[in-house]
Amino acid sequence: MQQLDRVVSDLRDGGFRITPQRMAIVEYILDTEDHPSAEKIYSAVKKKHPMVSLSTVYKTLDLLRSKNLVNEIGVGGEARYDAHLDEHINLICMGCGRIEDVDEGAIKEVRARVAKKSRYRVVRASFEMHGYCARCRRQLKE
Amino acid sequence: MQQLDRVVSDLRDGGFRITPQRMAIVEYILDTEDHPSAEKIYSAVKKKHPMVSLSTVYKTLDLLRSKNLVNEIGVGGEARYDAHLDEHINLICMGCGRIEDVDEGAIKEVRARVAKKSRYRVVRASFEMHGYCARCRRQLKE
DNA sequence: TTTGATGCAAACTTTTTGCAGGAAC
DNA sequence: GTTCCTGCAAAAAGTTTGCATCAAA
Repeated sequence: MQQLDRVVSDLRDGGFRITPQRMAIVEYILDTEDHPSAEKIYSAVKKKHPMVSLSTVYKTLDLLRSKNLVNEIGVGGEARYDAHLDEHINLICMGCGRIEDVDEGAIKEVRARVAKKSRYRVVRASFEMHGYCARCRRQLKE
Repeated sequence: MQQLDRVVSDLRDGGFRITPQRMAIVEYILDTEDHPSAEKIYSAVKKKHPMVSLSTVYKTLDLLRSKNLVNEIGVGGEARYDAHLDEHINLICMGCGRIEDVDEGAIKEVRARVAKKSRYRVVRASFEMHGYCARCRRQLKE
């Protein structure tokens, strides 16, 4: 997988070591569409690689975030992680908790326009919409 | 102030009581542009009204949020509150921590288009951009 | 061999909760 | 008078940190 190679070379270039723990964590994040929390990453990774601690998961996530290799979004007081690096909208279902990515060309323009207007140097943009997905709407009988 | 009247009547209509604590908290949030945290609201309100506890601040914020009378945005692991209810973009400065509101007509369309495409019932949309404001950019000497 | 990474436990921060007393209606 | 609200303290949830040990380079 090329995204994995990218991560490995970015880490190596920065003088960071490639360890089995880091590889296990990165592989898991790249493999899921699930926007997992730190705790979820920890328990998923532990199944295959029992030699990983929650502390290392947090430290690895900090590292990946600082290298812009993952995105972090905050949902209900906890951080969720995402290896989808193109700018997109996160649709968060308030019923089932699922997070879905939606590509929307317009946000690039919004970002550029707001950056210009505000004279900010924008480092990252995060667009989130909270609501109820089609399935949960049906269950709510409306 | 009419926004205060709106809050009072919305609470009353919902069967919630108007207490001095709630009024003090609401007045403070309506009066500041500062996107304060719960802790900040607590210490600001306490100066004038010592009879307010942090617990009550949290409970009041939950109530206001559930009634859609304030917005909550998560910044660096803590929740910040905002009485600016029109849909807007929150510009968060990574240098000085200040949060600035920017109105952007295009996000209404983005919201509508994404809702349609995804078949979500969208309850709230939150658009955040992190970066460095003009002043902090200057101090970073670039 | 050197330096950085890991894992454990403890600490920290923010938020939530249970409950007895008190105030709004 | 009833019901909801408040404030305290304790607990929970998520994250960070210090340090001795260990492994990648």
